[in-house]
Amino acid sequence: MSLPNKQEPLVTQELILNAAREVFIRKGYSGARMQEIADEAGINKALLFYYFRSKENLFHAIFTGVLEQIQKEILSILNSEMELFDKLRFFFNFYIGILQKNSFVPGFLIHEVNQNAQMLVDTFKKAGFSLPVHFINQINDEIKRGRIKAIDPMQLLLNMLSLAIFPIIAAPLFQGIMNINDDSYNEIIEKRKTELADWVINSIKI
Amino acid sequence: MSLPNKQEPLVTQELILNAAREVFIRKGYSGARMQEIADEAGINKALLFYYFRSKENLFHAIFTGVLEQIQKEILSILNSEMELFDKLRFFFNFYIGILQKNSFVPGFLIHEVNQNAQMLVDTFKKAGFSLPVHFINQINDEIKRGRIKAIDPMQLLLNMLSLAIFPIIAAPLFQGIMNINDDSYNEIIEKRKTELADWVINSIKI
DNA sequence: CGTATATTTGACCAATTGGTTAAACCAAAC
DNA sequence: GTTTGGTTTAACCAATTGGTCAAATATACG
Repeated sequence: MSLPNKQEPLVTQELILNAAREVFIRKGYSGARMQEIADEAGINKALLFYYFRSKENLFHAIFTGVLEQIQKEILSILNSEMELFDKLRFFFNFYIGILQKNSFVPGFLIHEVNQNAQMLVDTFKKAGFSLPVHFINQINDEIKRGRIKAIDPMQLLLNMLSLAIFPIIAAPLFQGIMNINDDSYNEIIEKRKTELADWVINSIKI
Repeated sequence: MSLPNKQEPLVTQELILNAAREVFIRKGYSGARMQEIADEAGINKALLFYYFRSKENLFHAIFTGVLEQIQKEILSILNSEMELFDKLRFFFNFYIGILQKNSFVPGFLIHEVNQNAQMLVDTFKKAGFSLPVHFINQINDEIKRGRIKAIDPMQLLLNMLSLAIFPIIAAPLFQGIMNINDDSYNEIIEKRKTELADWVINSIKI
């Protein structure tokens, strides 16, 4: 049974999960190879199948974990108790920072959910998922008070996520098309951390 | 040699390209199966290898074609001779319409370029690629004339593409998270065709 | 018609890949 | 130290998959 683990087994499982996360996120489910995950973890391939019985199982563990993480990150900002404009400033500054360190995560989720939308639903059924209720209420509240224009909270949320996420996941494509080198593009993204908030605030404030 | 083709050979090649486009765009390179492409085209698998010598060749043809198409679509709008605000309105209305009919295309490009950025560069070297020079000049011009705020054209372009593309490619993910059905989400997107332009214009006009 | 050329196919191959197994290893319990 | 349990590995397996080929078929041409 689940007795207090000696350190090793846990470390191995952690090794596998870290390696699998790396490979799955970079290559996607169909592009990932169990051998590559094993190599990345520095273990024998058979160990993967000892800890997780199949590729699908291992993938599901990663997928669920990534989804939970991204959910927490976003909701903890959106549902926080900050004043709206401060919250917008904080959102872009902080969340783009997270994205810079996890630039492949949103593309991974989008790609995999496109392949199999049911997986998302199943994950939520098991893990539960909370909506950014507080944020939505906050928007509607500010509208009632006449502080911002009457924008649909869902549209605002879509705009915020679009402006923050897309330039990160489309970076190689956009850089390639516009012929922008990494340093220049990083500067562009850095500026967005503050400019986007001003931009959004400017477009909704009365 | 390339004598005037009887209809058949061209039709077959067209069948293959259409099927390959469909499958590659939906499944990605590593997820696509040559057998599935053959089935989709209603032909024998060996025919794929008769017309295109390898999976990579076939993929390259599709990738290049998709890239050229998307380039034309965007540049023809951005570099047109419309007045700026009209152009913005036209861009969102028209381009989101295109995206609705090709919702997997941007995700496909992003995913594949993330796998192999060199491919992009190579494609451009062969096919050539023009920047939206006219659009950039137009922005800088409007700024000089004091009609809009001093925004970096590249940032504006990023914002426009983000706002238009992201909600389409992330639709299944966003719908799943927010628990929005297809009809409701379509309504949301429809509204964006006009509201986004107002939103952007509102955020840059003086 | 009959021959040459291009197109299409079924059968097959070799490499890759997810997955299995039996044996080795190793730490703790007796 | 021997046994017992979980852990790790090398070797192997079966299915999938990209790719080949020789035969068959259709098509153009003299």
